[in-house]
Amino acid sequence: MACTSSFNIIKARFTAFLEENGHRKTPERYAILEEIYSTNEHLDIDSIFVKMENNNYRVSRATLYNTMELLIESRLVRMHQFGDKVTHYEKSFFDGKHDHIILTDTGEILEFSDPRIQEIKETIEDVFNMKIDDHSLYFYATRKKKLK
Amino acid sequence: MACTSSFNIIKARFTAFLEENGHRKTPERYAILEEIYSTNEHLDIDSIFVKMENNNYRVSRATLYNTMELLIESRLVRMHQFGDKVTHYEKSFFDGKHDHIILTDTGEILEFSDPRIQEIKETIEDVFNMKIDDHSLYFYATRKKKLK
DNA sequence: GTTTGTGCAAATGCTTTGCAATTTG
DNA sequence: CAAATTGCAAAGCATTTGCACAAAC
Repeated sequence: MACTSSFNIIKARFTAFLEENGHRKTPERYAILEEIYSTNEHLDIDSIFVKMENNNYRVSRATLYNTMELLIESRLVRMHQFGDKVTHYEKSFFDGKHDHIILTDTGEILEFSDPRIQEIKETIEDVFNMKIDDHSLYFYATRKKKLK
Repeated sequence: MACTSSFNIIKARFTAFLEENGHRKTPERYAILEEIYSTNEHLDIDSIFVKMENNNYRVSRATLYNTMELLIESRLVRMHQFGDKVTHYEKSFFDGKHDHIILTDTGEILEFSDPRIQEIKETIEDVFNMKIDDHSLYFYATRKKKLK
């Protein structure tokens, strides 16, 4: 990994989560966590499977799915449905909270962050008297053509 | 239908869309459109299938999926992935644009509308030089307990 | 009459599940 | 050593596809 020391913080968080919830600390779980944190991409299960295989780490798809559940519960990973049928996963620390723009013609995915979302969230919490744990915002867009 | 005259506007829009794009005006397509506009719920393919069957209208699931594509393209219907695996559809006229709050403990879905989303959208369009055609925003929340 | 759409049934592909073997605590 | 986890293969299930028949234009 590029930045080993900061990954240790993540590992420690995961360990804490596993212990608090009575889950076992298996090597597979840490290997999967590490794989997801080694990239900024939005990976699907199959990409993770292949990447790990290329690193000579065999893990079953079943374990991948199971571990994803834990990673999401522990908030170390976020889950996305960009429109194709597969589920994508991305690390959710060191990246700040961000949302996504999906370019509908090319399939490209851009990221952005806007503080007004937080404001909307607070308004909703007040008006509806609820606690918002998470949100997802996607914009579907196309690039404007440059004028000649 | 409760409000026949306003549904005629929708039907006319759909007709225009079909004609402009060289698609045929089949009774199945109008029947499906009508079914979706007869409720405020977020329906999945199977619910639509069953509801139509109860109305003694037989239509195949294949046709439902095909027609959904047209309805979404014509912007008469919007599509949602609330987190369970099925796709949900809802009419997109007479309801105004709105977004959704998903209560993660009960599965309930609430609707809201906030003008700041429009503002964020305009900022993004400027900053990234793109045209945003659509968005989807979901908040994942739980109700606050009442204090005794 | 051509071409497009429909319905059926089979195929697809992501995800889940059951279970024996293994590993963790 | 008891209980949780893994891996494998089979099962599930929403959606898609291929093709013969029917309907629109």
